[in-house]
Amino acid sequence: MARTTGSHSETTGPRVRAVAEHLFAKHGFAAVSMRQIAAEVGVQAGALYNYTPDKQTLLFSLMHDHMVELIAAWDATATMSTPTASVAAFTRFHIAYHLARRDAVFIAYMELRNLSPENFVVIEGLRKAYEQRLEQIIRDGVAQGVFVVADTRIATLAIIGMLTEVTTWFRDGGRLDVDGVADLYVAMVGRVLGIGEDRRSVS
Amino acid sequence: MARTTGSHSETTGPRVRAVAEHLFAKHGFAAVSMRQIAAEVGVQAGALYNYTPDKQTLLFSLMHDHMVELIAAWDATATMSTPTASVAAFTRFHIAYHLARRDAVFIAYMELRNLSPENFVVIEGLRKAYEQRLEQIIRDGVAQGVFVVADTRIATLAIIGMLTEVTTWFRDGGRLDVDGVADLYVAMVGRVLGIGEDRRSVS
DNA sequence: GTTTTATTTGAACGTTTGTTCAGTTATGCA
DNA sequence: TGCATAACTGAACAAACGTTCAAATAAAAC
Repeated sequence: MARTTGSHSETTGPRVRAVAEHLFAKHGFAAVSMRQIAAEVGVQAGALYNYTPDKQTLLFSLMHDHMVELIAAWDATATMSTPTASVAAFTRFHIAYHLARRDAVFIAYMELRNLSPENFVVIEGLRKAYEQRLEQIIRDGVAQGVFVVADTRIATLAIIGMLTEVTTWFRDGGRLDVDGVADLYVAMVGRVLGIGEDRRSVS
Repeated sequence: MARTTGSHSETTGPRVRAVAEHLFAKHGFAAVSMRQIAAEVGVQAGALYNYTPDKQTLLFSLMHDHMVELIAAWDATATMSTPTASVAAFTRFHIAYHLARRDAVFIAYMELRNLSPENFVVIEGLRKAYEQRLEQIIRDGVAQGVFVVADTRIATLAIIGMLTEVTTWFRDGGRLDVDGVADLYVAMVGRVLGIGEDRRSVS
């Protein structure tokens, strides 16, 4: 027995990536073997090497594509607008996107240490590029006097941290749905940025 | 050759734990072998089994002890005080403790998936116990009317997320020292909790 | 309908894995 | 000083690891 009926690279390829993404997120890159991935796809381990040169490259490819798609999705969403509206849109986008693509997000945050140095640099650059989208909004808001923050960079990181943390506890069917959660976070982010604050009180 | 000169369980035991903590944090539980730990300790792999029944228990033990010590350290720090002072103290404590024990913190957040189900329940319970320390402070503040939050539980999680995120970027010798960072976060946490907010404006 | 090519199998490779244990040696106690 | 025991070695175990490749077979091209 060799080639199986109905075999196509267009179906097997994406399946390999989807299965790897799921298993890496669930058990961690190092804890998942190529044979486990192959078994879940319904194929022998050797067949995986038609779709990736090696395991490490498979991980990098998943992380890379996720980060690129994340940035592209935000850039497609972002519109010229006021800083207040932009930061609310970013908040809603970040929460919705990160909840919808939890496995990929988890991997991109957790498996950085399993990347080779040159691959790490690439992913780290993409992450910075994404953060800078938010940082620029905050900088604009401060420049226009609608945001009041002590340290733009730290505020950016704090907000990213606060938003990303949602992925660790949110469950579908819980007390709040995605929109409900996003509403609460829009309000909290607004407070961190001092929106509507009486500026005489912080002088 | 067998027993080495100067060998003591009181020295080797802690060294095994310290080395394991460091390597697990750096490369991940699954990516670190018992032989790597042993080599770093300066001992053969078999000797590790005088100090742990198996690798999985070593991981659990590290996580468990860390969580217990974290909670004990906060309970020793916390004093009867106003909610505003308490939440500031919690913020400073959390940042300082998490930065001082980065490796242990990293493991406790990242290696949950490598725990057996019964071990997972234990660690998860300890994490909840820690979070509830903050949640209770916020609840008290809301009850006393000094905090204004839309959702106490979500505010708790958002603040924990925002504080813990510091460990991912903070570097000694950077632009800000630990106290400087903590000052900024005390202010941001205060804003999230609506401290000093004009309550007529949110009615 | 035949040939070419893409896809997969299945076995094999050299390493490395967690763990066990009989044997060896330093240490602490009498 | 001698004896018991705690601490460790070094070799061994079966199992699993990532990866390679000739052979086999389905699909696509002609």
